[in-house]
Amino acid sequence: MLDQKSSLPVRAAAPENSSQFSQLLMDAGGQDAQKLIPTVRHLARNATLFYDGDAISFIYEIIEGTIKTSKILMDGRRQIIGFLGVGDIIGLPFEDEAHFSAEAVSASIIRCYPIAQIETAITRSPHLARKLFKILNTDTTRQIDHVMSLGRKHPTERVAGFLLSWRATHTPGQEIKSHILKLPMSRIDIADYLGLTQETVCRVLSKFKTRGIIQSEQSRDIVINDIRSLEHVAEAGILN
Amino acid sequence: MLDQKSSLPVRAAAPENSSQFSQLLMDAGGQDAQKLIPTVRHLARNATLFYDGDAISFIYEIIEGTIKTSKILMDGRRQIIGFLGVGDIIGLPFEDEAHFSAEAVSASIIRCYPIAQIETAITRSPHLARKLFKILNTDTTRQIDHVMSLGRKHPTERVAGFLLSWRATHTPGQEIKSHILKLPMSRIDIADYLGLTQETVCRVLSKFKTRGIIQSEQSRDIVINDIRSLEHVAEAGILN
DNA sequence: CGGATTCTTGATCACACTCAAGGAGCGTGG
DNA sequence: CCACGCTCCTTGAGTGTGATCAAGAATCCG
Repeated sequence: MLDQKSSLPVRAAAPENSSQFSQLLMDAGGQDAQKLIPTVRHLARNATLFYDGDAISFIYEIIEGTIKTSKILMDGRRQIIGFLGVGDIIGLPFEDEAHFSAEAVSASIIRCYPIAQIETAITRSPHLARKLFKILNTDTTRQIDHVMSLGRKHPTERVAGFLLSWRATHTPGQEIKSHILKLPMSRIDIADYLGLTQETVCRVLSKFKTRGIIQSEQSRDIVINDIRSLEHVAEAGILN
Repeated sequence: MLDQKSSLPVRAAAPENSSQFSQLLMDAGGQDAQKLIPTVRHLARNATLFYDGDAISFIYEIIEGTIKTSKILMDGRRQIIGFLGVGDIIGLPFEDEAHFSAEAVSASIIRCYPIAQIETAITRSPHLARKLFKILNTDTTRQIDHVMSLGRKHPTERVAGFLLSWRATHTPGQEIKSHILKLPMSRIDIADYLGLTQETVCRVLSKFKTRGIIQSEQSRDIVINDIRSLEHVAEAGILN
């Protein structure tokens, strides 16, 4: 129905983040376990999960699809904070206002856990607290890489890094070997994530294509031919 | 001895983050309280607290001074992730490797809490866990603003925003009223934080001076004359 | 098939970077 | 105490690169 077509386990990397989360919550719920049964929401493409500034009442777990988090300035300039995939968590305990919007990049299924109950569950289950800390840690690490990219990297490096990180975190198991990427988001979304314009993203991708580093029939299906080169470009290479 | 010269309480905004942290840890320590007594370190200006990639064994609390966290690329490009002041916490529980370096901007005093003991204290004290989550939340919010700034704002907006945020979070109490800023870091540090060059930072500050928005005798002492204009520039104004 | 959206490529321009030089401030040592 | 040297800051001139503006191609969807 969605992007996934195989029946393989959805996420090869970091399976830790997957549905074990709901299991953890069940365990932590104790006698109030029923209260922790999450609501499930289905989001159509481009549907909004919540807006910047909204009061927060849930923590969300992505079951299917891709969500983008973003923030816009008054004059319309937009920055995408991150793309989140299956198994990722959106929202923080003990936070009462959203600092960004969240929208579906592709049709998505989300589990919604009432935040108040997660907070009390934390006090009962050290294991859950530990889990949440670890989630926040990986989150922080991603943010730092993002800051590094936006502040100090050239467009070619940003795009190369984006392709590689997407491959690493959001690609269904089997396809990792074949170096096939399915990008659910538009060029504009990529540009708004990387602090560039869509034209620049296009030109960089075209350059990669010309050099034979990637190839692509459909604009959102990309095959990495030469992952070494791509890694090299992502690390230091300006690639004229 | 250090930057501060008055005997006033050091931090007016967010006193919550201040030495209450150590109190919390004491409370959570229970019978093992002694173990949680932190080591104290004195760092000279430019001294390194830890390096990117180091194994993490402590969580640090800044008692005096300013710390910068940063990351450098192989070719020497540097991105400063953040400036941390009195009361701020560096380091995360359940993280085992540093993802950035930390150095003293000015002579600093740091309390070092063994991370393993903080982790066990968390399991005993929901209140401590809650506190740490809140710290992580403000941290995340700062990061998001930083990403927004780097990805989508013009140099003038970045510099204006930097001055304002520094004023809001790192300025000793009394001086908030008089709109006096003491910047402990160099222009290069500011540039590396904002994803600019030091020349650009200089030029923007000069422009602000010409317009009468700020004034400054010593390069690191800045007086905000027209905070409204500064806020306006930070929000949307490109200011030719 | 028609219309809208997305993607790509081209031409031009503005702006921040680079390179360069001079000035200001500070610490050290004579 | 001044002189010297170092680092930091500031300003200028010129260049390169990514944004902007614009138009066409491709894709999607009803």
